[in-house]
Amino acid sequence: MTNPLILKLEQRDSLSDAEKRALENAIARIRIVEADEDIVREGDRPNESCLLLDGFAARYKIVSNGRRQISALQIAGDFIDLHSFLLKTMDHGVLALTTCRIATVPHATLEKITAEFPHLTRMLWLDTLIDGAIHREWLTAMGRLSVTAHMAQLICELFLRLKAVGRIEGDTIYLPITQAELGDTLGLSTVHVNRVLQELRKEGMIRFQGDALTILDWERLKSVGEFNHTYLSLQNEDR
Amino acid sequence: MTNPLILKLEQRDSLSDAEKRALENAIARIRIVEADEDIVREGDRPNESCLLLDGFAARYKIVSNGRRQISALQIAGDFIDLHSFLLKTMDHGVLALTTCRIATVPHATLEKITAEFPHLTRMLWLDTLIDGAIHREWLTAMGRLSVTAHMAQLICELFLRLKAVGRIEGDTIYLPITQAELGDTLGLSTVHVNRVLQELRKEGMIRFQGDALTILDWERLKSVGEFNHTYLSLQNEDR
DNA sequence: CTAGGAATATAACATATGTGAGTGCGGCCG
DNA sequence: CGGCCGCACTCACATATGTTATATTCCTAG
Repeated sequence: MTNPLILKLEQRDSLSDAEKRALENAIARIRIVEADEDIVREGDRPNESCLLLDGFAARYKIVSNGRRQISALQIAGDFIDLHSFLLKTMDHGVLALTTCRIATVPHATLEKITAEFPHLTRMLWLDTLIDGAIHREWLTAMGRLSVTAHMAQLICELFLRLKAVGRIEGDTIYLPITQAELGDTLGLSTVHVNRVLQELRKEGMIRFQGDALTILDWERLKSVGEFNHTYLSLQNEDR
Repeated sequence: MTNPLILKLEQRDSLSDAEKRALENAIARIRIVEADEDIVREGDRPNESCLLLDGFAARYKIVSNGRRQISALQIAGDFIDLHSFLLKTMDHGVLALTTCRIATVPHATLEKITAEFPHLTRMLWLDTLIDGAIHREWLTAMGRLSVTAHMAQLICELFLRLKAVGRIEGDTIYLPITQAELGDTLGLSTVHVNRVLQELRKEGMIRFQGDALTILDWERLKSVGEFNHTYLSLQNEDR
């Protein structure tokens, strides 16, 4: 199966064969990380970056009273800690939410790519810029949207991102995330997460049983969540 | 006076003379934008990026009920919308909080830099990665810290960032931002911003009169805000 | 097939934060 | 110089959200 990163990048701009080969060849090894284990820890200074091939992971920080905030949800095709290539020290940890299959890319290889493949470099840079755009969207939702809207928006986002890497089945996505984890993502208590999910269900927007989340009313969900997909940069353009 | 971007980047890694010249030559023109005017608007597709030479600006989004969220505060040396080089469409607006002096860099020039100056490219990429790291820190503070801690952290961050571009006077920074704008930054009402500032003042951590914010007790402020400067990447390293 | 643990669901109550209204101060414009 | 306007500040009150506790359902290990 094709590398989900390539799948994802090619929706933003086309890649030459040489660029695709360079990406494939950049992979040094494949790691498996079990659910609930750390993929990278805050404070680490990795010399390789992790590309998530399969599974779900979360970037997170722990604050002093032990509470946790998830700042990103990572899916197949996400370059989980590409930023450690230049930031050097991890400012957060990354946790496997499910069993994760990971390709590692040495920073030395990434450096070579920046020297030899300017366009591919821009595409990798773009990938991290989209991370930033998602962060801004989350900040806005967290600060100024109702909790219901925030949840709706998150669901819309995950649906489109999973779709972009071919991980949907009709209107259903497989979302192996607990309500406690959703709470850490939205900055809420689990009790409140539960209340909000009930509401979206009662209103007929979603079905969410076990790990299967089905979108029942996309238009409504989009409108409740004030969702505008621009920030995901899913347009094909010369970059 | 030297370009504050160069000043800032050189704290992270040294730049060659050729790289500095390339950056200086990249500037196409200087613009002045008055306070309360937009520098770029959401939805714009700029063909140049804006480097803030002087003044304060804010990235923001407006949501449906008219409320506003500020997702970044920009100071001298910040490449306000460098991301538009690759994202193409602005997912947010940028507002001048004070009169701003701005250098514009055409995207075509940036593209040339990525082709000819791999290391400089990495440094510009790094600058956007730090933006992302700041976003993650804000998300964590917003989701899981007390409002007081969040405010304290923001003040610590601004102090260090302003220091990095030589914009402090002893323990004082010039911070021309209203309580309403602080509210839009922290996701709070102005009333609550006021309450929190009172508290930090009463506890003797800061003085904030007019636009002058003085740090009276850095250690305490740092500890209350759970501030760890790692995410600002102020270390000099090979990148 | 059962027992135990994890995750969801629900309730009663506490509290942080928002809302709306109003005061007072200072700076700027006419 | 005087009046106005924006901003800081305060209060009383409403409400969204957290907390603690318990019941219920669902998985999975054995």
